[in-house]
Amino acid sequence: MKSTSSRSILHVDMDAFYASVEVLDDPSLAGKAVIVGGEGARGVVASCSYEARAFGVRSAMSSIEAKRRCPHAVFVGGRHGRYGEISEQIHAVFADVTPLIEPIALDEAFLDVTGARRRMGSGADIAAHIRATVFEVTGLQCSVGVATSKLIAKLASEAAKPSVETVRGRTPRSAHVAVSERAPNDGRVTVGAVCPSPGVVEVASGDEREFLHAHHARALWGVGPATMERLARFGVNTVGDIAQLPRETLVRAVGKAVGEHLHQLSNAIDERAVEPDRLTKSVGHEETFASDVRELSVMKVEVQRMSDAVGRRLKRAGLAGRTVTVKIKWPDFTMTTRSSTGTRAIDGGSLIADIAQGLLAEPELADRIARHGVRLLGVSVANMATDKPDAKAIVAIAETSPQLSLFDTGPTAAEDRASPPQNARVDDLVAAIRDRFGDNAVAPASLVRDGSVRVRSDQLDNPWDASGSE
DNA sequence: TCTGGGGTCCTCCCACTA
DNA sequence: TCTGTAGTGGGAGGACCC
Repeated sequence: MKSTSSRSILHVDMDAFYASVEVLDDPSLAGKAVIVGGEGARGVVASCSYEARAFGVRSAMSSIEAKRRCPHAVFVGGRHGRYGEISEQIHAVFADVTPLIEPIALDEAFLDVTGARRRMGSGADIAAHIRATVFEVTGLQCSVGVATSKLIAKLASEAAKPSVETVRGRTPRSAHVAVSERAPNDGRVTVGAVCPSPGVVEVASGDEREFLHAHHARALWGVGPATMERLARFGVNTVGDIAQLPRETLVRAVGKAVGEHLHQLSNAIDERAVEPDRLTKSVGHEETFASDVRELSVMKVEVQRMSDAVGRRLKRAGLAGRTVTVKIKWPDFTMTTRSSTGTRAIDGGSLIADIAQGLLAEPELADRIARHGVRLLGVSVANMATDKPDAKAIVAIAETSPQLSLFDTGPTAAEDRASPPQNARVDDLVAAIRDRFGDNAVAPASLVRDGSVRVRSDQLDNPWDASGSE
């Protein structure tokens, strides 16, 4: 390393995480093209093994296209609960190194290991240690980027990813090799970086701009298809091209916030700290129907079910929010949202459903639903607040009211928010029952069919959705 | 490539208020 | 009392990320 005074930020990213977990749990899948995702007409690829990638399969690709490219691929539904378990094991490995961990996703995190260097060696040493330990504990491979900032560490971990050709036989412990000595890879940028051990790429202090500027502009955080199209009008192709543009030109091209952001990042200025305690800003649930839904009555039942799921997650997380939003994706893929913000934070499924169903019943929206049908429906709660009523006190009240009808529609949403909420008492009573007897022990009557709680209206068309952690 | 699900953040517009 | 303006919060939509 050229400098030991600057920060050591690691970006750890599991390799083909979901697919690798499936292979881990079912060794008969080893060496096969494995695709995790919904196999139905409207499914997409959530993750795929490197064997599938060799056929051009990529995450977010429609399942139909993935099947066309790789007809022999094995499709498996996702198991979010299982991925969460493994994720916890991985984070435990991180926690042995540093408390400064910023989880980005189940399979990805930033670590600030500046303080651990005296105890454990250089950033690259720590990266190799983490890789080896994660492999020992979980049997899964990961790639690690080491740099002085989050942006560069993230790009470095991408450069550390195995190529389709080299994935077989990789072990976490091998001799030191320079990146420039590696076989030509799949277009990943390695200029200015070194590869101190397999699966680890390090960009030393002082080499950031050289490494960064060689990347395609899309590599920058915040440059998606729309922003790239605007930048391309100015002849931008690489990050280096963005760095050449005057700040004012960038702001004019893509707006103030994004322009300032890109100006900083393209010049390798990224002082963002690793944030271990990021607060949840919203909790939501959305689903694509197997076929477009036109009946408002069906939509209302779906809203009830999704609200129930959101409420359960809010309660588990100890969260409550003031804004309820309903999201609709139409058959032409355009999106409409309707939201309502109250003065009281809520966390109960029936309260959320009450408000969401009200939004859905808005005449103009209801009419459009009947005429065009709905492809996707979502319910979310945001504007998190801390003024939620004391759940224990509410349950205590409920326990003294044995005659309370569990799913009495009660007052309207507006009344609910203006007066002590009966629905909130119901929701907390339901939560207490579920805590004791399981999630399916109690549910609104509208969600019960043939004596059991229904999962979704189209009944498991998409295993990826249905097998989630809910 | 005809596009899931769970999020975050930004921008624009509008209404309200001081 | 009326009008213009700036600040603020909510609603809606869009872009982006994994």
